[in-house]
Amino acid sequence: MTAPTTPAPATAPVQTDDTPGSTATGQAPGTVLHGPVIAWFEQHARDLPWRRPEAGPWGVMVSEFMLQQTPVNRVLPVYEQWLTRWPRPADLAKEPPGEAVRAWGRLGYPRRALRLHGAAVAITERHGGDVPTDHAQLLALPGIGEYTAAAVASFAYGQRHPVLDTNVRRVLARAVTGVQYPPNATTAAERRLARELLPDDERTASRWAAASMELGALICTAKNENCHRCPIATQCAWRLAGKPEHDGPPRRGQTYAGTDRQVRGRLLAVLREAVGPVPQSVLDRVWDDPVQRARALDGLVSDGLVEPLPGRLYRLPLT
DNA sequence: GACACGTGGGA
DNA sequence: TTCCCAAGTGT
Repeated sequence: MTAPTTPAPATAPVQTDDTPGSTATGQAPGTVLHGPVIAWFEQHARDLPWRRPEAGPWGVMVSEFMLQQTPVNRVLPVYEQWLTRWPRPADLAKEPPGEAVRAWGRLGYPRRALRLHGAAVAITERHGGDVPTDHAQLLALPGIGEYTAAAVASFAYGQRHPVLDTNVRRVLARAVTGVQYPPNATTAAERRLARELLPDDERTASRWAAASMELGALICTAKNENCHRCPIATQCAWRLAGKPEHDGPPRRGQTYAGTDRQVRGRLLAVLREAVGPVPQSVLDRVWDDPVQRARALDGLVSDGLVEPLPGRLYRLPLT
C-alpha cells in the first residue's frame, strides 16, 4: 500500500465571521477539512484495482471511463477483463471499435466504449502509446471532459487539479455551502470553491481529490448520509444548520421506460451477443413500434455503434 | 443550458 | 413495486 503520509495537522482556528454559505472571501475556506478527510481516507479507502500502483495511467484512465455514471461494483469485473485483454492503449487501438463495444458488456452508455477506443487510437498515434500527462492533451481526447482530465492527471500523475465529480460536489455543498444538494449543473461558484479549497502542495492536492471523492461515495452519500462516521461532521455547515431539506428546483429525474434509449439498449444487446451479422428481421423482434425501432437503429448507426451491411444485415463496427 | 445517452441494484 | 441514483460527455 501507499505510505500513509502524515497530513500536516490543520491547526488553523475555526472560521468565524463567515455566514455558512459565504466562502467567496475567505482565504482558505475549509483548509481545516483537508487533514481530517485525508486521514480518514488513509484509514478507510477501498482497495480498488485502479488505485494500485500496477494499474498505471492506462488503468486509471480505463477506470475513469467506466465509472462515468456507473457504480464501482458493476465496473470491477469488466475493468479486470479489459486490463487483462488490453494492458496498453496500443493493444486496444489494434482492435476494431466493435470489440470494445462488445467487451463493454452491460455497463451502459456504450458510446463510452467507442470513445475509449478512439482515445486509445489517438494515444497510440499522437502520444507514442503513453497516456498524456498534460491536462489539455487529456482534454483533447474523445470521451474525456473536464472531470476525467483532472481525475487522470491527479490520480495517475499526482498533479494538482480540482477534481469536481458528483461526490465532491455533494461534499462541498454540505460541508462548506451548507445545503443538502449541489445544483443540477455544475456552476462557476462550485468551480471557484473547489479551486480555493485545493491544497497548495501537489501531493496533498491529489490526496485531497481522492479522499473527498471517497468521502462522498462512502459516507456523505445522496441518501442516508452517515454523519456519525464522518471525519468532518463537527465542521459541516449543513449539519450545523440542522440539515435543512433541499429546496431549490427539483432534482432531475431521468425517465427510461419507453424511450429510444431503452430500444437502443435492446438492439445493441442482440448485436453484442451475436457472433456474425444480424438480419434486421431479428432486430425487429426487440421492439413493437416500427417507427421508434427504426429511429433507434438509425441513431446507433449514426453514432458509429452499429455498422449496416448490404442485405439488411447489421453488426458491431469493424472500422 | 437543456437533453440524450444504458443499466441494474438498493430502499 | 416504483423511484432514485451511480467517479460525465457531447451537442
